[in-house]
Amino acid sequence: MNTPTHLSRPPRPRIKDKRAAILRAALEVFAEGGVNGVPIPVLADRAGVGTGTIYRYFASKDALVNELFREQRIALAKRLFVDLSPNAGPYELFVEVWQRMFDFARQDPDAYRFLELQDHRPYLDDASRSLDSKLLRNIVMTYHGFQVQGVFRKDIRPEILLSLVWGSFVNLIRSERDGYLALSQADIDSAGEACWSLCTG
Amino acid sequence: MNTPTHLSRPPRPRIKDKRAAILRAALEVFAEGGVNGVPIPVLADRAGVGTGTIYRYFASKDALVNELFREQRIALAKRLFVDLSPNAGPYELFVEVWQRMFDFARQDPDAYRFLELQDHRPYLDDASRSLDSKLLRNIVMTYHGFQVQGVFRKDIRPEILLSLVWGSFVNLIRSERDGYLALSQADIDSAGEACWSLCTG
Amino acid sequence: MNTPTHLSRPPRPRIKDKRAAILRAALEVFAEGGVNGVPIPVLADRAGVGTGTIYRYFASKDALVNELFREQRIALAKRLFVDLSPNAGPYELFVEVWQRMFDFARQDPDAYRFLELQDHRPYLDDASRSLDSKLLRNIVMTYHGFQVQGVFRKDIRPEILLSLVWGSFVNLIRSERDGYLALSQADIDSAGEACWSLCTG
Amino acid sequence: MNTPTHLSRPPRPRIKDKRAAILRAALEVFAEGGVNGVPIPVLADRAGVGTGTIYRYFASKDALVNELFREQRIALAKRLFVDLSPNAGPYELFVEVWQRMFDFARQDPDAYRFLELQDHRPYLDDASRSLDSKLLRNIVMTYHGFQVQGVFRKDIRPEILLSLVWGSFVNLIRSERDGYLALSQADIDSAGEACWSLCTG
DNA sequence: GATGAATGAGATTTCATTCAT
DNA sequence: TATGAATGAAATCTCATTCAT
Repeated sequence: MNTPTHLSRPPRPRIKDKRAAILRAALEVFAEGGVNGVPIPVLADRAGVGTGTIYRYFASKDALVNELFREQRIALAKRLFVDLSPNAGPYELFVEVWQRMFDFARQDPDAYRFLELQDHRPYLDDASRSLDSKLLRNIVMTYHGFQVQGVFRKDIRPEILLSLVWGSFVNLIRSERDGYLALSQADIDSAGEACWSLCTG
Repeated sequence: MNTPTHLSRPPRPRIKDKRAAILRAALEVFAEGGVNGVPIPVLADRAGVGTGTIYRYFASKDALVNELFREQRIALAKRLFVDLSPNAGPYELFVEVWQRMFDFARQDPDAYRFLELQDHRPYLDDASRSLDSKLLRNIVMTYHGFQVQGVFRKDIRPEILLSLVWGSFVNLIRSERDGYLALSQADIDSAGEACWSLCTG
Repeated sequence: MNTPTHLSRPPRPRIKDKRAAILRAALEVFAEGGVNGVPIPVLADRAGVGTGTIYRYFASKDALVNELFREQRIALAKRLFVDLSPNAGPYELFVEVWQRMFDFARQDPDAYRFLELQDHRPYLDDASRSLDSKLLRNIVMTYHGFQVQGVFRKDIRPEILLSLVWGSFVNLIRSERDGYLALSQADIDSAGEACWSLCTG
Repeated sequence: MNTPTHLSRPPRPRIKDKRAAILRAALEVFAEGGVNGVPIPVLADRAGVGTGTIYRYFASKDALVNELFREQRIALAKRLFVDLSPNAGPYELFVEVWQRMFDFARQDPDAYRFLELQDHRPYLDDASRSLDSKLLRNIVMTYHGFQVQGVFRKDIRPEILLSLVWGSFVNLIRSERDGYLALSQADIDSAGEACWSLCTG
């Protein structure tokens, strides 16, 4: 607490890509404490770099948060939609994506938690926002395709259907995180099936 | 800790006024800027009181946030569930509550926004949390009743059904707030109907 | 005439001399918490008066402290020197005063503690200081008289002798208060006798 | 080459050991204004550092005061008791220490004044208190030794004798500080001799 | 006169950012 | 290039004092 003695500190591990290290550390500590709750020195410590180094790679905390947000949004989009079976029918697709959503939240809870944080909202700039809506548009178009195919109900706009399904997912995860629920795989499956029936009418 | 109640003294209207003014102003500024984003002097300014006055009525910012949270949670519960028609069937009930949810979000956007804020989570104490789960339990029991009546599907636990419906609602409002959607009354109605179908299977 | 609030208010004890009540309460709370450690509302509460009432009787906290200091200094002087036996010899006088010092510290610990407080020093004004030195001067003259009578050693100025004796007393009490000592009556007696021998050489 | 900004910058003197600078400045300003009377920014200014820098070296104002207290208590003990002549008899020892007490108060008046402050008492933690009594115990044992040797009177406990002598010293310095006395070297010598006679009986 | 709610200046402490090394 | 000690603006909270009732 008192003298910051250099001697007692453990040797700093060699880091090849400091930028990546900072971003990964940011994900961890922000997921834990929220963006507002984590001072830069704490983040630097976790990343194994000096405080000043953060500012060699990012112009400000804001910039770092935005960078991280965009990176993770894109990573999420990839996890959800890349390598989907081209022959799969709508239901198989829907179920596959639903499952991937939960896999993501379970396997990379820091990334998921960070994306769902609200307290970075004032930090988000236009670039981050427009990326967000671009990704959404793709999914909305798929939903629209399902409507054209006669699979999804047509009396509700596709972006509304998507909002309902996404909200259901988000709230399931949140309820589990808050301790109101515990979700088995069977729960996830039947919840996905229920969302499907919501879309098909 | 909060109201300086001198034993059994009847509350003086002047006191209630400032206290209420502070709470209402807090709702406004927190909804706008988040709990972390609003310094006490700004809140005091909006409430039309001095900085120190806040601390006459609330022991700390934490205490104020918790008080506000509980107050609004209870107000929300009242708005959603009080004076429901006793003769209404399950569907009418469901639709009525669904409509009330949107009415609340529309008519008192500050209160709704504040309740949905995530950045007050670290502020919430046990009393606030337990209130939260108590309110939830009531709704879950209603859902369970619908299952027993054979109205809702029984293969999904009622708390999961509720989580899906609530998440759908929250995300619709959030999407609209973020500018991704604009919801007409017809949209709200059909979305409600879709959530109903999700519950009935 | 009849304010209805009187009925519901906690019964405030009738106070004839609010000024005296304030001073006595000040002695208590300052002795307990130091001058800096006690907010005016706490003092008002203890005195059984309203906060504002303090300022009807004293211009400021400073003024109150000074008033209290002078009052207690005078009271102390009276306790120590009034009604001393006119026929008593120097030793009897010395022992009597020594005993009265301890009686004062034991019987009115709040007053003694307050007088010994250091943290009111910045508060003390010229009037308080000059009173202090006027009282001292009287005792110094008595010591000088003892020297002239050949009772006290003459190679040390009387004010120095007094300073030694008074310091011994103060530190005995302080040591006891801090838990380093416990003083029996025999201890007090022999300590007084030792101080006497210090003065006589 | 020559950056003209150097000239316009606030000319802050270079400080090698900021921690030491802070402690020394604290001694100065606390001695002057008391612990309660000095805000951290004032202390920082005097130390020639920024406000925040204080908190790099000390967890809180409390911690700083305690650190300073212990540091100075130890320094005082060293000044009083280190390198005492091993061949000196009891009287020479007593006189030497008595002289050192006054040297300390004269040569480092800030340190002496700080140690005598009462308003840091609420700040002191257990570590500081136990250090205090440990130091005392050593001196008490020396006094006890003198009693065993037949030099000091045995009818008074050694801790009481010490309390009398220490109180005499403290009050002499205080009287001088408050302007009631001016002490020549001869005064100090004879006062010391008087205290010796107090101990020997 | 008496009150105590209200005030805001000022205290302690935090943390995003800079810059000398 | 990398660092982390240093910074000071800004946040939370306190309390001597005022003034409407």
